[in-house]
Formats: sequence, structure tokens, C-alpha cells
Amino acid sequence: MSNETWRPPPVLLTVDLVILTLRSSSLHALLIKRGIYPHKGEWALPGGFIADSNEDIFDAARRELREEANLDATVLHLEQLGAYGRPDRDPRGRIVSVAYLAIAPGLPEPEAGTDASAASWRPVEEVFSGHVRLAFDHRQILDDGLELARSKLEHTSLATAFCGETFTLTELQRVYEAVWGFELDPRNFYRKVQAVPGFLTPVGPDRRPTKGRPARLFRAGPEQVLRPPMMRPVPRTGNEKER
Amino acid sequence: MSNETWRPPPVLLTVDLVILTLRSSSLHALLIKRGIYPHKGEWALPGGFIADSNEDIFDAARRELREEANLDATVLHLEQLGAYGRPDRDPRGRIVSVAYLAIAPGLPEPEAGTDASAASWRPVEEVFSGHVRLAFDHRQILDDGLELARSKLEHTSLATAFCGETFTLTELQRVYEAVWGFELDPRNFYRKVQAVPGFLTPVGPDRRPTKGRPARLFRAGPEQVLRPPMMRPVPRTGNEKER
DNA sequence: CGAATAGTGTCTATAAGACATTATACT
DNA sequence: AGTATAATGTCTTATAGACACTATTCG
Repeated sequence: MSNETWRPPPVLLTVDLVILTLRSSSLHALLIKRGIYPHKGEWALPGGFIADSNEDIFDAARRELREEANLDATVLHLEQLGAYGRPDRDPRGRIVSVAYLAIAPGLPEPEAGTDASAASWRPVEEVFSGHVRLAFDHRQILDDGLELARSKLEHTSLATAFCGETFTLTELQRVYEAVWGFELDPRNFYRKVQAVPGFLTPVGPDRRPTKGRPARLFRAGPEQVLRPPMMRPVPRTGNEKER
Repeated sequence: MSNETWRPPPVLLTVDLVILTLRSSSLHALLIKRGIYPHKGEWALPGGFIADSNEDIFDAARRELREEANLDATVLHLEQLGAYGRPDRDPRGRIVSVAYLAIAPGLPEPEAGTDASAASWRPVEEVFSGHVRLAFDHRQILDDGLELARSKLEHTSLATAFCGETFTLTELQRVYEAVWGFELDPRNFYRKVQAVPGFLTPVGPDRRPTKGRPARLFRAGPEQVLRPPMMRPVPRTGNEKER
């Protein structure tokens, strides 16, 4: 169907980042206010073009994470979400974006990056139920990133990526509650996380002081895959009382 | 970091397809023997460049599915696997591939496509345990596609995409067994699929004749998400008797 | 001692795993 | 009748969900 002289059309490649973290027990995503032409002034996911033809896409994601969010990718969870390539997604031309999901523990205040006039952690609940408009197809990407995070919380140890090096059971429970949007029973949560081999490793005799009884500390265990899984309480998607 | 005149480097975009089907109760993938330069003569996933700057990536996957595998994408399950963009993955230059996973029911014999000197369904077991070399990073892509299929069999109705319009419980069980590589107990399988609301819809009084008692027929039900999930018997990954 | 938070047990319902028998068709 | 395959029940074990009390620290 193609002849000998046909050459495939070149495209430009960007990476976009869905960076999630917990701030005061609620889920936040890092957004930037665009400082340049397409969608200038609108909120968008941090990201940018690959730097040169030899830059690996994953490396580009790490670089953007550092440049735009001032986060060290070597200690962060970072995984690919997918490629977004609708032909009309960017007015500048054919630009395909490879999106990454990053999970950050702490709360380093964001810095405005190169192309951003502002960067800030926004509650995802506000972005969705409120009416924050996102540039390009970034709403879709954020949505997909959230669903991936929600899903991976069930059967992987991803939740620990939201926590620091060590954490308490209550902190871990807050992660599940914030990402899933459900309150969990602390007694059942306690029983379930303890029952998964390799999920959590107790840390010495140290305890974290609180207003009440000090809490035991844990760190992420060796197991990446949770069996049995931590299942989400209710529906995953819409209708299920039917049939 | 970039100055005003800097322009991002263009890349070329391909789509590659992991097409899975069942042939005589064992899992097969469609592979082509490359007929042109890079890795000529080696086995590879079907795929090709996007046709022009206005072609949507998903449409390109559908097109390749038709051109290279003679399959009608409108009735097939087709979903994105991810983007593969290691800088050295293709000797022709910077070529990023967006991989798709396709699930086909029937057994239409493949046709050699444009750039392929041969196309054939190969048992995936042979590709992995045997030593079929795959071109580019296609082994990785096939691996990822397989794992996605295995995983989605657990909590979605993807298994029905391997079957025709209507199917028997035994046929559906063969899908799970072939993809997971485990034999399942027919009695427990029967109980579990029946217990998931919306998974299967019985089809009239029709039965499929066999050598023994004729089997009831079902079609895929309305529910895409399986609750409770059909969980894989053993380990998902390596070590779990520890701790 | 009272307030605050952590840590744990028990009972019940639902789902999983192992296992054997009955049903319907064909020859 | 014999063979082949489908359909289904029961018992036991594991996990999930609901729920309430005890433990440790601080002021």
C-alpha cells in the first residue's frame, strides 16, 4: 500500500506527568499554570518535550519531574500511563504525549518551572467536582492516572509510595482512604495488611509519638504484589446491583 | 533550560500489535517474518508506521490489524498497551512505538501483509520456552501484552473476547486455562462465573452439540468489571511462601 | 484521672478449594 | 448398554465485613 519512496510523517513527543501526593490526608495532584502559548493561563499537567533524539522517554519523565516539580525521581514511584495521540490534541501540530504516573511521599513545596508561571498542589477532588479546566486532554490523562493508582492500590504495594521511609498503620490507611475516597475500618484494615506476606516490615522498637499512644513504625516490605489483594469496598464502575 | 529558538526533535511513530487468539485450546500470537531491512527474516509483531500526520494512533492500530492480520477491528477487543521508546530500539533512528493488545476469537488464517514475507499464529508457549527470537523489543512488548491479558482476565470480562458471539462454559474455561497456564476445576469455575452479576447472559434454549451432552450457550453480559473477580490460582509473581 | 490515639479479638457472611454424582446426548 | 461430555451439590477452609474493648502516652 506504500511505495518505495514514501516516508512516515514525523511527530513531536512530549511527556506529561500525573504527580500524586497526600497533603493533610487528602489527595493532591501537581498542576502548573501555563505561561506560554497553547492554553496560556490554563492549568495543565507538568511536562515538556523530549530534550533530544537520544533521550529515553522514561529519562525525560525523570528530568521533567526534577525540573518542573523539583522532585528526585530516583526515590519516587514512576511508571508509564500510556500514549495520548489524538491528532487534534495540540494546536501546535502533531504532538504525541507519553504520560507517566508519579507518586510522591513528602510535601516539598513546588517551584515554578521553565514554562510554568505557577505550580501548585491541587486537591483532585476540587479538580473534578469543582470546575477546574485543564489544558489539552490533560483531564483525561489525570483521570486515567487516578484510576491506575486506585487499581494498583488493590493488588500492589503502591500505597507505600505515598508514605515516607517509615510510616504508621494509620498513615497507610489514610492513603487508601484518600485515593479510593472511602473510609475504612481500622480493625479490618489492620488485620488485612498484616495478613499479606511481605507487604510491611516492622521497624525496630521505634514508635512515633502522637497525642495519644505512640504508633508502631513500618517500612515497605519486599513484596510488590499483594495476595490476598486489598479490595476496594464498593463498585469499581457504575452498575452492579443489576443483572 | 531551552532558549527561544530551540525546537524539539521529531520522532517517527509506529504501532505494533500483540494479537492473541486461541487455537485448539492453546494460546497463539500472530507473528510476521520481516521481509525488509531492519531485522529482515526475523519474527516480529505485526505493525507499521502511522500513515499520515492526521491519523489517530488508535485508528492506525485498527488499520494495521486489517492490513497485516486481515482482522476486522470493529468487532475485536483492542486496547493500548503502552509506548516503547528506548532510543536504540530501532536501527533506522528514533522510532517510538505505541503497542496495542488485540484479542481475536475465531481462527481466520493469516495473510502475509505489506512488509511481511509470512504471517502465522505461533503458540506463545513456543515463543517463550522455545527460542524464537523476536525483532526489536518485541519480546518485551509481547511479554507485557501477555501479562496485561492475564491480569485483565481476573477482573474484567476480557475472556469473552476470545470467544465467538456465543460460547459454552467449557470454551470459556479453556480461555482462562490457556491464558493463565493453569487447569481449573470445572465445578468451581461453573459456580464462580455464574455468581458474577452481568458476566454471562444465557442464550435461549439453544445448545451446542458435542460428542456427549449438548452444552448450553452464553453470550457476553453487560458487565465489564467482574465482582467478585476470577482470581488466578497461584502466585502472580515469584516468591510468596516467605516471611 | 481524663483525653486521645494505637492495638487487637470475635462473630457472621461470603467466597474459594477440594471433591463426586447425576443428566443428556450419541453409537 | 456404553461412552462422552455437561451440569450441578456439599463440605471445609479462608477471607471480608461489622462491631467493641483494652493499651499506652500526655497533660
